[in-house]
Amino acid sequence: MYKFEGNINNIFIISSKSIFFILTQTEEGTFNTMEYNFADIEGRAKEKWAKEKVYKVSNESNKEKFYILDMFPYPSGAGLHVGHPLGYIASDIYARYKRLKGYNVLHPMGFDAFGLPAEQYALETGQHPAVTTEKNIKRYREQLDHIGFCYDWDRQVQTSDPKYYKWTQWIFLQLFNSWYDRTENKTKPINVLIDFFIKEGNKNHPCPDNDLLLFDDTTWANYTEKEKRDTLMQYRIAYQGYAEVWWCQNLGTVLANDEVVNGVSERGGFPVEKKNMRQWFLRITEYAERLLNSLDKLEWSEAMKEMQRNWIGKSNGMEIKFQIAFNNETEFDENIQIENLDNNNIEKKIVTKNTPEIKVFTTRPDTIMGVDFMVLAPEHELLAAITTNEHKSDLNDYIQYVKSRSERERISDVKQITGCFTGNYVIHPLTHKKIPVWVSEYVLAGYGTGAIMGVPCGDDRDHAFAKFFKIPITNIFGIKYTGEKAYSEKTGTINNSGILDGMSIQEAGIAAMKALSKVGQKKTNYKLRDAGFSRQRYWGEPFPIIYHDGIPYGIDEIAEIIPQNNKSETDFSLPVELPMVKQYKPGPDGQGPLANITDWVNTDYGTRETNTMPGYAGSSWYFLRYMDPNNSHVFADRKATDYWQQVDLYVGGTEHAVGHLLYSRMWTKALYDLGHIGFEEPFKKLLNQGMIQGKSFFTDSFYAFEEETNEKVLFLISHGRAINFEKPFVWNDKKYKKSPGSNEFRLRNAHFFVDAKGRLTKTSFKDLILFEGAKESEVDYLLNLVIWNGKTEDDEWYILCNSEIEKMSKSKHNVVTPDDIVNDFGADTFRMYEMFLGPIEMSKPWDTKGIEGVHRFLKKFWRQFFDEQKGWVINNEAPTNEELRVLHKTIKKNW
RNA sequence: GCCCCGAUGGCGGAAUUGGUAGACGCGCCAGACUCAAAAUCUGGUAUUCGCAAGGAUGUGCAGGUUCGAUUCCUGUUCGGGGCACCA
Repeated sequence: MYKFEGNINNIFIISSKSIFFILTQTEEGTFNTMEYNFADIEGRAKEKWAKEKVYKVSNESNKEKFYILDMFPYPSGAGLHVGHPLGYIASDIYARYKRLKGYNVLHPMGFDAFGLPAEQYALETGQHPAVTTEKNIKRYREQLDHIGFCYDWDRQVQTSDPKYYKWTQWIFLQLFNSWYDRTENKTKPINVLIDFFIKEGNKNHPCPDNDLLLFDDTTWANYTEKEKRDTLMQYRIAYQGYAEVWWCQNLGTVLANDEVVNGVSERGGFPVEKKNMRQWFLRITEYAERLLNSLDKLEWSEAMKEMQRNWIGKSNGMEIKFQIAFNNETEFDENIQIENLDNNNIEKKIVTKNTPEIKVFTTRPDTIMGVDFMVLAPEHELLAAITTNEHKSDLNDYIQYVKSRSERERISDVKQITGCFTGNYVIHPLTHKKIPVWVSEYVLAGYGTGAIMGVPCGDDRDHAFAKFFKIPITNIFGIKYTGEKAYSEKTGTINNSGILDGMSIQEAGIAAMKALSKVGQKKTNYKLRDAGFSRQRYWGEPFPIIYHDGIPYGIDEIAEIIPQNNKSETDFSLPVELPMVKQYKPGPDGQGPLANITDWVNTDYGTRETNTMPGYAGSSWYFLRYMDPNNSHVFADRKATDYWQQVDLYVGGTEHAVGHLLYSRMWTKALYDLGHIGFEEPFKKLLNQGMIQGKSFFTDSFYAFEEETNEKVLFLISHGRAINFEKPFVWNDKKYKKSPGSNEFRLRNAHFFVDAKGRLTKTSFKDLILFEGAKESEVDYLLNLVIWNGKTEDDEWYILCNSEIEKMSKSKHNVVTPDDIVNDFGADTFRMYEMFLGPIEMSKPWDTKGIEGVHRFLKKFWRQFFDEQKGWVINNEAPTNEELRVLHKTIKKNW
């Protein structure tokens, strides 16, 4: 028994790369062993932290603030694996470092608790998502506590908690009640816009949804309530529009992209198709320029900024109108109704002779004389109207085909060229030649105008299209274009182009814009699309929206328009709580499960919106809630947000590069514009940790038939050796004949059992199949189906495995959890090993075997202070000059 | 397909500004201690030729810039992440 009288509180090991914190933060105490007893040390520390709330953070402090945040996890049923804590450990070390440097450090943790997997699990097992989510969070919390983080758990947020999503809904209403003033580049309350409409109509504030919409003050005054609200809807930041979703008839539900695999539903393998549905959107496109420009101010990696830039996808070009060339008058039906991919929901538009033109967007007006055809997106609104009768049935077949294709497939299958001729033509604005109009899946409705001018000699995709459909190609690049491959570089001169002849590409661009000024205009286009904000699901935030006379109102407005004398029994205040249900089956017509709960849907003053919000709703603003997590009057007190400001360091994976990070940035800007917070970028500095990958093991396997019984048996064999069994063979006194071919066989969880040389011995194989749930009685039978490769030094049979590095995930059965590591080696060893694996930003495979070295290091380190013979060897004497010299040399060397 | 990132011994990686490639750790080999084992300590360990001294080769591949390239440039291959409803 040794008495510890030292007063060391924090021991740091400082190296040039990382700072490791040793949990040894302890008061006077005794250690009952001279060995490095991590369980004892860490146990005491954690007890003390919890008891004394050591890491409680106050918003009242004279210290300088520092906000360090991890991307909060989705609490999945699989629990944390060793990959998750990598970033958490790094940020934890930095948080402790900053705290010791004298900062008031906000370092919270919470849970992104709404999501599809919980609902999916509920569908399969009948367990309510709230129950499983609670269970998972408890487990995550235990796991996190094991690792010894310095979070202030009193600030934990959970997106599925009504106290939290009350404010998610409140922010949604702010966005619903706002519009974007382009003249000032600012989000403003919708009332400001209404005032403009009353005074002058919309002449100074063109409609973002429809640039043709124009009305004056009198027209506005004469609009019905519905017309007014419909018009305002086209301006709101949170608005309703139409979008396509994957629809699965057999399951009667809408599927996420994730749930559609190889063109069929993941569950059940049923056919799926695109369906157009009324949806909520966030008008993020209005913020495109600001989102792009303020990237420059952020301390993010260039790669990450580049990804956001590409996602926003700004391109300068020109929008050009092409007249439709009707073959004869009868082919243009004055009253034809537009039929699109889905005609149920689309507002019917009438095409008349007053709108007989098609707009295209191009970044290369210099190539205008090389236009040989035009391609429309299959969703293009004029498509049905311009297609000649002769081509109608081909077109319908083609559109049917496109419905089954994902957007990804449509743009990435460059080898497979598909399309359909409409039979119609447009007139080239300069040459007045007839240009054939085609339709093809590679043109997307959501980008530009949903139509392109095909310039085969200058664009690879157009070139392939022209070659495939044998459309004659005009060469405007002279010898630069060989006839084999499009010339897409931006150097050289333009030929064969009339007035543009002999000009450089740049000069021709300017000249062409001038020549086309009557039929076109300069235009900046963004690839960024408005963000779909509806999900036909149960486990998400309900919308605080009520339909009254078919018009959507925010529940804050409903409360106002209810006549005073008409006392409503419905509670029209926030939050709109997610009702408890027993069933998670989809509602009718692709609606979410909420549509089935008629009691909830029908209120005294209209029906509720039955969609729920998407996963990113809660995560778009959670960093604000940590600042003032228990406030029931406001999402976070202005004093708190003014004190903590931006997140100084945000740590998380690159997989969120565009989704979450972009949406958060937009919400922050909107809240800033509306005066709710004092800063307009959420995350000042961003650190992307790499992924820790898992190692999966495989053997070969093949089927063979026993000669007498014709019984089909699966054999496992060392990797690459199946080929040796092409001839009939004898195994355990029975004759077998191998069926042709062999397959890779995934050995689930074999990473726990395979030796360093990739061998799985008979003993460890037995352990593996028992671990995987085999019964003792089956073991011998199963072991008999393994064709051993040879014997180890210890005279044991083994089979040779092949390994692959892949994502660590439950579905791949290669997960290593931190719990086992922490139990065996302690949190300090685990933390240090994770930091020791390599650069934080890089992906690297997990290998439990390497952990021994780090553990030995900590043991050695412990012995520096605790001698076997003398016991505790530190004291409070002043260091000698020699000792100081060594200390400072070491610091200098390592820092 | 497009965008971003990466590739160095048996393994994770180091070399941060273009200047001795392989720090540190794992694994492996040998030795010390021990009746023995564990733990601990010491030494060796890129490949290849050589008894040795020593030589040659070597940072995915092919080129280029440079007195000099793991580092900069071009092309290419492979792996990872994202591509708008997984989170």
